[in-house]
Amino acid sequence: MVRQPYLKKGTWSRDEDQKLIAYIVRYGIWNWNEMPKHAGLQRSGKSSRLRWMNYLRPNIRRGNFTREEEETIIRLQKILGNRWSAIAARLPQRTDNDIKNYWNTRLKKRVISENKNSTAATTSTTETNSSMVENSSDTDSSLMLTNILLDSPVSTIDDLLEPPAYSCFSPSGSNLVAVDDKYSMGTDNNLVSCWETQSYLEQPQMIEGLDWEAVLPNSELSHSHHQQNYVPLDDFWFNPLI
DNA sequence: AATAAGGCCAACCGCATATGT
DNA sequence: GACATATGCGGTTGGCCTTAT
Repeated sequence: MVRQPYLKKGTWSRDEDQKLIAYIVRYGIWNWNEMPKHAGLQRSGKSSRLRWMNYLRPNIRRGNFTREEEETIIRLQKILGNRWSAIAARLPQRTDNDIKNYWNTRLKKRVISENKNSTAATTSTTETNSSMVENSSDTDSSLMLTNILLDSPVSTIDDLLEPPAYSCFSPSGSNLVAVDDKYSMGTDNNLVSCWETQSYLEQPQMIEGLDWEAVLPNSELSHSHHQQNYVPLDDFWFNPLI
């Protein structure tokens, strides 16, 4: 019987983050199950992937959802339900986990209370709208509703699930690269796609001399609680020369 | 000052789906 | 087509922090 190597769980340390970033920057993403071993991590591929996707990958915005983002989440949740990845695809800098957490801890309560408050007041308006929807097929009506809510035409429900052309900044911070990727490709591939358009081999040098103390999420800077505006890697990805 | 309660969020778990053989 | 493996997704949990008492 093959003994499973010890796999660490729980919060990621700064050192682990550093190892994972350094490895991905150098070798890219190729196999989540194998990568952690080669990166010197005692973590499962699943845990590593999650850490990367939700926290370490470039171009992630954290905390402080704007009013517009809140409205978008509320609208899309109404239309799509708890399809967080589909919702996140419409908010490219947000992770599905972040959106899910934000919804569960704040927006859901707000929506429920607003619905309670507005139920009595909007009965007549709602009746008008619902009769409009009822007169068409289910698909048509939901699309109509979608168009109204999103202020942009959606011809099919697939259009809604299809994210806008994915765009990202190259690690060098010099070029904005638009990548027209299929949602099913996943963000892992998007990342590689973005980097491939750059001089990918330059990446290893880029991280040398990087001030990890300032960059990594577990640094003292980011540890001061509720420093939600601080985006751990933005400085690095957007302007590595800072 | 102590501690209980609640909020928040990172991370885990289990299941579904995609991909490779 | 069947099976194995990898990846993606959403629900849930555990622990830290803040606030109230």
